[in-house]
Amino acid sequence: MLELAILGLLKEQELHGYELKKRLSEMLGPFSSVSFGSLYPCLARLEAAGAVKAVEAHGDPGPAIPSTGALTGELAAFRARSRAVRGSRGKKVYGITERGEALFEELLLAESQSGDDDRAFNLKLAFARYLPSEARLGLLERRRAHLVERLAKARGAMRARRERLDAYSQSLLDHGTETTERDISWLDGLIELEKQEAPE
Amino acid sequence: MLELAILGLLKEQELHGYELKKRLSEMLGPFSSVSFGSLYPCLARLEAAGAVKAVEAHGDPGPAIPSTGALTGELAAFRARSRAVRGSRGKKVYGITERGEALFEELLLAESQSGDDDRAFNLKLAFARYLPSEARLGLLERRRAHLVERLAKARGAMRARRERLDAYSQSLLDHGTETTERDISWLDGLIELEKQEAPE
DNA sequence: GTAGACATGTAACCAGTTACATGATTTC
DNA sequence: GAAATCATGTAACTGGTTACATGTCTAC
Repeated sequence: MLELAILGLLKEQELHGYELKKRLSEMLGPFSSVSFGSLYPCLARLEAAGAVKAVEAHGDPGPAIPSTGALTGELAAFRARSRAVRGSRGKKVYGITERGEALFEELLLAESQSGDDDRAFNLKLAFARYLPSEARLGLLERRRAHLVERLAKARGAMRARRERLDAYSQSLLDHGTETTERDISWLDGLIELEKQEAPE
Repeated sequence: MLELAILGLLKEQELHGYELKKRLSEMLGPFSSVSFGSLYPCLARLEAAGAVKAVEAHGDPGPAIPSTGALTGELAAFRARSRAVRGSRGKKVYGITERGEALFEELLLAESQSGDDDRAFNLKLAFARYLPSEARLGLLERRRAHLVERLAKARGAMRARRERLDAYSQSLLDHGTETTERDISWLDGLIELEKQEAPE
């Protein structure tokens, strides 16, 4: 989930963690934001997996490292290495790797098994431009089918126990149903557009 | 979250775990269902906290325990105790306690700090009939304020970077905005009803 | 020189998940 | 007596959260 979002953003542009968080909050938007406590570990995991790597901050190369010779051997080498990929403010700018691109594609295509289907779909749609048209269509249609099923279940529940529900639950159910219906026709619009653009 | 749902259902009627899950799935509805892996531990926690307790299955008392005398002392006592609250199929029927009622109220009134605000609101509204009218109004208005804020942020994001967004992200943002607007006017309806019923 | 934004990270925790193990009861 | 459904539970994991610790750079 978070991984997909990070990779997607890094695909467009190299960024450091702090900036990444700002973009994420803007993008996942008014909905849930991400905390540093999950962002940094996630970046670390991605780096360990070779999906992203720290790069020289290009617009902001930072101060040159004076070779004083005071630090010797391994230690000096370590510090230099660590410093090399840090920008002006100790920033660590990440870029996506080949493996990262592959992972991104995999995540984008994957059926999101667990839980949070809605959020996952929104995120995927936000990166849908990276998909080939047919995969995009598949994404939209799977989502549509899912919502149709949800709607059917909601209607079923309503028929079965409408009279046993209090006014608040009823209103909730009605509003939810209506929202789902609108979601479906929104998707229909997108699907039609998609088909127009890539007919056969 | 789950605790609130469980307590709310047990407030209406004594139930065992399995049945509880069915009701939960029906209620949280087409949206996320709960798995046994979280339900049973949660029930155990609630029981440990004294918020619920296993009760004699009333409609279904199960077979009488013959006192054969074959099992003696502690062991027999333990088995009898354990058996006493199990229905026909090894069911363990739970009822809510005084402490449970108090906890329910507390959870219902609490501001849900972390994450999943939407789901929490839906759940609370489903139990809103247990709240006094003013608390209910508070719930609705806090929710409304939250959505208004979300809307403002979304509009801000849109103004700031509309032209940089691809068609899919734009459509997503537009649709989300529209949905939020509709949510707000739905809430307005509920708020008005609430005020009519309890004027001053 | 210090307040405040920028920047990275760790540790403890939380609420859920899936997969698995177990066993009772009903139905054919 | 086998299969399906009912019923309870544990273990390992997941993907996030908050709170905390640390340090850098800028602007006043």
